[in-house]
Amino acid sequence: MAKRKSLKTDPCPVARALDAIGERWSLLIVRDAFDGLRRFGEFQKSLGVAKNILADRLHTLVEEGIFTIAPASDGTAYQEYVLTAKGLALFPVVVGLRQWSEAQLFESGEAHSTLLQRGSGLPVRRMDVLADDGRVLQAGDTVVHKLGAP
Amino acid sequence: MAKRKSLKTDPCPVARALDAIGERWSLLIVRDAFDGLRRFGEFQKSLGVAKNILADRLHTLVEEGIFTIAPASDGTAYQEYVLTAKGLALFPVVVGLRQWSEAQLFESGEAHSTLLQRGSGLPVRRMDVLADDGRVLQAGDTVVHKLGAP
DNA sequence: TGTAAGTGGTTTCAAATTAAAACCAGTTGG
DNA sequence: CCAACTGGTTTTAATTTGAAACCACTTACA
Repeated sequence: MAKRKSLKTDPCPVARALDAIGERWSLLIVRDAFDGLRRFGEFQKSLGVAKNILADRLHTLVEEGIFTIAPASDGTAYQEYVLTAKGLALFPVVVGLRQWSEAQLFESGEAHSTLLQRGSGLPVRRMDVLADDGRVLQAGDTVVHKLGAP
Repeated sequence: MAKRKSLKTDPCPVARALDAIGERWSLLIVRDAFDGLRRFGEFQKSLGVAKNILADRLHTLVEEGIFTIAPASDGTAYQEYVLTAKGLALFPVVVGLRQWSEAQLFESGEAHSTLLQRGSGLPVRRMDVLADDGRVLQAGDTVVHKLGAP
């Protein structure tokens, strides 16, 4: 079982997020789920991860409410792992990682997969942090206000 | 030293990104750096991580070009770890994680830190994946096109 | 200038985690 | 009915982590 010094009560949202999904395989499983994978065997083949680790991660993700177990959609008695609303809400996180990686980790000209809008086939826009008025913010343009709701 | 089965050559940008920064401490170090931390001791105190682990992670992050080592800005002979452009580009990723966490991992009413625009003091906008025409895209509205640049 | 405290580590060693492989029970296809 | 497939669990070894002790160099200060 996976157990760590719990950041689950940490008041920093980033720490709490990483406690939930900041682990070698979790976001790769989520990425595969966004690509349509649902079955244990599909994830296992796609990731090449050991089965005990995959089983543990999937169960943890289900416990956390990121995946849910559903009966297989093909009518067999097997089950499927499906993203919940909470899991689907990770989409911008995965896309943010993808865009950072594409811009910073690939040589120009090096082949990589791209995220396109279904239908138009156009690439999606670059994600930016925006101010209330819509202007792009850099890290230095922001401050963390500790302990919200005053 | 940290060594893993290298995803560094994986054509999936998400996998490559997670190979670079998908690890228990890396993004927390980056988050602290966005909060202005620069010195080894500052990171160590903030994170409570063992010093050998912190040293290893910082060196790895420097190797990866996410941090750079600079002479201490206070005139002493010590050094500082400063985000490079590559590291600064992680800002949307960290903010994305923060927003997902705030929305999904905190009870309504539960206290947490918030990200504000410096100056106006207004919260930053929610990050979304946008189509070329500016409309918000959900995961299902997109497709991954394997192996780019045709 | 001498010395105590602070900084930024490295080393050592035990504990926890991960991974590979073997195994296994229930399901399915033929 | 039986062979193969699915979705695991168990076992065991290797790797990683973390706590603590240790250490060299720097700084502050009397």
